[in-house]
Amino acid sequence: MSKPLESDHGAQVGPGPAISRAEVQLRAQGLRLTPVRRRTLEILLEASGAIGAYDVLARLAADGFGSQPPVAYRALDFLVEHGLAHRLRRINAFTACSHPGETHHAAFLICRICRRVDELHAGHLRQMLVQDAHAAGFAVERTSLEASGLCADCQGQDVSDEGVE
Amino acid sequence: MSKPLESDHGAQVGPGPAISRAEVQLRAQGLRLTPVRRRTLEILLEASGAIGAYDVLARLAADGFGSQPPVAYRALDFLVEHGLAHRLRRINAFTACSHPGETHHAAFLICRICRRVDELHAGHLRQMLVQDAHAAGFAVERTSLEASGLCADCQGQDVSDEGVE
DNA sequence: AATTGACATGTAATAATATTACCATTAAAT
DNA sequence: ATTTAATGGTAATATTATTACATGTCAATT
Ligand SMILES: [Zn+2]
Ligand SMILES: [Zn+2]
Ligand SMILES: [Zn+2]
Ligand SMILES: [Zn+2]
Repeated sequence: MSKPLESDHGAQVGPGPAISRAEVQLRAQGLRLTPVRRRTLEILLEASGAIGAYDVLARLAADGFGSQPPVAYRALDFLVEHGLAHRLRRINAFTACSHPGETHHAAFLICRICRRVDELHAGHLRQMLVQDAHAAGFAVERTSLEASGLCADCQGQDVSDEGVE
Repeated sequence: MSKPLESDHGAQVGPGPAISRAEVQLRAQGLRLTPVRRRTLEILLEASGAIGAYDVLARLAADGFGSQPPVAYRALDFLVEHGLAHRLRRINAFTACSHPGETHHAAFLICRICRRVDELHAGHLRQMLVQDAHAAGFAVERTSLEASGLCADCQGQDVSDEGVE
């Protein structure tokens, strides 16, 4: 209902390059990076790691956007749908895409301590899976290729993985 | 109409071979296939496809076991932990392992229509991912390799995949 | 300018999935 | 028999996600 005021989240210097590029890319497809969507993308980009839909929602609400789950899920789904973000099923969270614009299939390395995500190009992995599936008579539509473990920074913290999946 | 000596979940004829093997395997590891766990495994084996924890729970409760979520989650976690079942993160569901006993890394082909699951051996896929991760300084602990799409039976039913992930 | 229609946003309510905490019971070990 | 660890039960709560419906925005057409 309310029109969000000038965002103070480092906005004085204008939108980051990632945001600008996203806008250009979307306009070229006849799509719009509306305020909620733009702010949602900013939130993902500002985050140090993957974040959950409800974390995104809380930030959106704090910025004057709607406070009900569909507000966040719609924006997140839009970004995922159009290649600007990814959904991580292992941890029910979202992260900004590292290679927006490029058509790509990715695999994700998710640190279980800091939740930072590294996005690998995984066209070859996916292709193998698609072919194995095809040999089994299965027509692949979507894939999830995700690993959890420890990022370089978090290794050597001797944190047990007992009970972690 | 009914075969009087055969019970509804096949109990009169003794446990299925999968159950017997599971029991042997667990005992060899000093673990127990308790009644809830056994019934949970049976439920997964009887299911035609992946099923959710709450579906499992409802069946357990109907058989006289506890009716609260931890009853199902504990049994499912135990089975997953010991290689008798798998958790499918794309659809928040569980399925009996097709290759119990064998140490293996699998990829899963999940039909979005009938929810049947095909389990592929994916040691090579996983190894590639682990190596790519290692090259990026990431130490993999767990992986999820899942695809959704259409199984052989469900192809040709011209069911749109719009809005499906 | 008014009408239309597609898209976008907002809310309330509810559904679906999962965990924590605590206690009782049972099986194993001493 | 006593102790201990593992298991199972329940209540309460947390977390994640969807449905349904009303309102608002905007650009194309009349
Ligand atoms: Zn990406
Ligand atoms: Zn880390
Ligand atoms: Zn398996
Ligand atoms: Zn199918």
